[in-house]
Amino acid sequence: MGGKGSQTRQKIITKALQLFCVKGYYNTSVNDILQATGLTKGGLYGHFASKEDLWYAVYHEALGIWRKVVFQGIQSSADPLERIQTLIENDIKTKLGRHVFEGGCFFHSMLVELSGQSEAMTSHLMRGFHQLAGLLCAWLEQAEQEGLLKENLNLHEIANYIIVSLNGAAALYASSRDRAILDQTVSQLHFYIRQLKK
Amino acid sequence: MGGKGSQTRQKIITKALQLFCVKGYYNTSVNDILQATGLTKGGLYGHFASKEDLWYAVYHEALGIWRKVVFQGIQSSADPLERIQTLIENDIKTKLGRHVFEGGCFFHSMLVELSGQSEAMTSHLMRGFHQLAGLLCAWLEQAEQEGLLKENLNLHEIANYIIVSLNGAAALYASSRDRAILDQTVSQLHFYIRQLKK
DNA sequence: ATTTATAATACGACCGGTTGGTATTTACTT
DNA sequence: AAGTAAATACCAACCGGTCGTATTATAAAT
Repeated sequence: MGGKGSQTRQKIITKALQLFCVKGYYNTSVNDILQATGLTKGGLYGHFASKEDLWYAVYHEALGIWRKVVFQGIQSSADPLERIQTLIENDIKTKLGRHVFEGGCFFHSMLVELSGQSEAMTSHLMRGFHQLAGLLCAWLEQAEQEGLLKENLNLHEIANYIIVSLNGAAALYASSRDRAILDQTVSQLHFYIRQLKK
Repeated sequence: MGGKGSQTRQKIITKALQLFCVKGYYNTSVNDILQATGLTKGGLYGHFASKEDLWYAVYHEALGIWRKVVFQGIQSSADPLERIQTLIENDIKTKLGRHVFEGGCFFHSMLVELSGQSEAMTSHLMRGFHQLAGLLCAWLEQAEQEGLLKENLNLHEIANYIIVSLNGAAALYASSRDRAILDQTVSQLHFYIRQLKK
């Protein structure tokens, strides 16, 4: 634990995450990662069996970072709809900050790039989105039970749609670099959720 | 016109469009296109100066196909909000049909893959989205002038948000291959637009 | 404290294969 | 014979990945 080895391993993951966000998975060559870390081929392949193996480690890292940001201030609010609003804002912050995923949302970029390329990696990503949809759906059900929502809403559909919107925002922000896209999405998504209320 | 040369040129474009949709731009090698068309290197490079040059031709082709599908039955409706609803449905059809863009929405896939790779191609794509946003915005303004909308809505923001949602749907559909994602997006987007009304 | 044995870590040349692209030649059509 | 279209052969650069070796850190033995 904490030896020189695991330090460089962490450095590889961090730099690879940055590069994957900015350039994508396939367009980031192993040499790019070597240049960013100052390592050499042999050094890197001592830590990871393959480029794909490295990707799974990077995914795990990205998920940890994302969770840490996205669930900030969630516990404090008892209102489930308010929790959803906060989660949306936090997720958008995730995409925005240089601090988090510079260059674009890791999950969204990977989802698009890997779809149709790697069955395994794609389903790995989809599992994450599915979990998030489940969480949103549970919160919506709670809101329904508390009598906050209109009648006959398809909660599962709403949960999916929120995720769809967040992904769309990630796509257009990554290309335009216009943060207005993110702000507008938050604003309209809040409007949308307000309309779900009784 | 219509000579053997322009026939093969068209064949290249068609096959390349299919491949770019399914595999992406970078992950489609020139050899893949050669295999799909039955040509050889020399044959292909007689028609296009470079892979990137081919991409621009494919973009033009995709735009033509998209326009043809998306503006079906638009003229017939006088209500601008109804036009928007129809456009949304049509755009979703575009993503769905094997007939149109099998494997995912060309524009969205390219937008994500090329962002951060090619400045020129990315801005080429963004120009298209910007035009679409302008059209939606004009329709919304018309609706506002007709007194159909609530007060103090940010129309530009709404137009962008619709495009954001459509792109998000494209992303998740491409990976999940679950057409429910598309149906749900149409359904929720219709709900959303209904809420804009007075 | 110094030496020695043993791993952990990093290096860099090298591999076969593929990439986008080019120059030249052949075949077909008119 | 002219002109177009496609085929062939080839290029340098780069791809992900392997492997034997050098270096370094750790800990045990003296």
